[in-house]
Amino acid sequence: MAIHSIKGMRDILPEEARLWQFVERTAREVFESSGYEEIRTPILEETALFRKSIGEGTDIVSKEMYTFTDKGGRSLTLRPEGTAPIVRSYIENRMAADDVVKLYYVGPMFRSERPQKGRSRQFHQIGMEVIGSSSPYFDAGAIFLMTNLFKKLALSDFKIKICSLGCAKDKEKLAKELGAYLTPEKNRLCPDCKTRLKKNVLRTLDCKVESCRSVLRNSPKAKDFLCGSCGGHYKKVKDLLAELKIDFTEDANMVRGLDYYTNTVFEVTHPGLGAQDAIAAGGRYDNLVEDFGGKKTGAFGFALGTERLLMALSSEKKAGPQKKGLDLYVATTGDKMYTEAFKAVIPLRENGIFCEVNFQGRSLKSQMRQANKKEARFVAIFGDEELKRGEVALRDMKTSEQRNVKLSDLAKEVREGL
RNA sequence: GUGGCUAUAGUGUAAUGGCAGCACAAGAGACUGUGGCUCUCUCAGAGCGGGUUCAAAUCCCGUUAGCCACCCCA
Repeated sequence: MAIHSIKGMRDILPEEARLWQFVERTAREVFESSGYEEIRTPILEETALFRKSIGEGTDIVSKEMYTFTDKGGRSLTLRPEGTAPIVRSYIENRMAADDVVKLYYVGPMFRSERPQKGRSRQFHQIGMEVIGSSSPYFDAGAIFLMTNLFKKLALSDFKIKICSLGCAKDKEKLAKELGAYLTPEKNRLCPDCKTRLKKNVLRTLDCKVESCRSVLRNSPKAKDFLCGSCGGHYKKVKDLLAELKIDFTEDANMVRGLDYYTNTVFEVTHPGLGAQDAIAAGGRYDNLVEDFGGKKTGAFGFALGTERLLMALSSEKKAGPQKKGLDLYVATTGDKMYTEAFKAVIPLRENGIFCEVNFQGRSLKSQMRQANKKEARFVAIFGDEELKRGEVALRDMKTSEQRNVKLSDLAKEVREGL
């Protein structure tokens, strides 16, 4: 019985991992240059953390979480997103209560959905959270940071949509009015929207079914219910984005699938993906810290889907990082010199020379072929004759020139040749 | 969770229900100690379980996985 990786989870093999490293390295550089620091939280959390933050009525909580009971009878869940664990950690570790805390994270998330293009059960996110302020400068600043990362990655064809949901009171008012508007029209709504009407009215706003869209054309929208300060906040964010020359469109029907969002929400899509075309999304969550027992403080964050970002990048056909060729391939002509070769590469590697040794007893021809395939710049041949004189043959694979060098000078010779 | 499509060497692909081929990759060799080109040889395959049939890669059922869409979302 063969064992396979499980449904919706896959291996990232070396060739692809190089691209992942490139994207993650670039993200770290961009975040750290703006004063963000990495945080690593556990992959398992108490189930209640997600139930309370994401929301009981959401799909993520109601049907997509990997939840199980451990040996101590506790209900644990594999994290489906990154924000809630960070808020938990922020409170638990009493991070800088009177200052703004800027964090970023990189890692796997888990949702038990039916896999399709751009959606797997273990997927990866790169995200940031800035906790401790409700200033619109952080909304715009975070979005700028994201576009800056896209620029560094040479990603260009993305679209940013933004909207504001308002504060908790505004959201409540909107939900009430929207419910009142839709109830008489109930029979014209799709079955999903009928359920949403009871469970989570706001979600009817982004329904794709044509009949629902026409019903909703003149429905109450989030922007109609923004209170004075929320309206001002939203306007300031838009002004700042314009100031930063970031292209965006307003989408009055955008709502997000996580209950904790307030005020600014945004989503970034890319045409190179399939139906799951959001490569990044996020927004403000000014109540979450307080809801978990911290002091009342504003916060903003977003996450990028690493797989989707990679798909977007490859759809734009940008050349990725190339595999680095070997500096030196050490060929051996018999097991007598394995130990000699084994020891010889130690100082080379300490000198930063990227090298490999053959211990497989292949013919010299086969080893040369392999050296060529590995794009080795030099080959050092450890042969009986040469070793007797304390030398090895050093071949330059580019020029095909070959000469004997002292074994003790090998590192120096290779360094000079590179 | 619902629906549609798919499943053949490591990869990509052929074959009216009748001998499973091809290309690339991998390994060995064509100079007794030397790479790229070329040539020769070798290795290696029907996801799994049933059924129909003289005969199944091929038809049918189930299952598993993948893909795509719905839904949802990063």
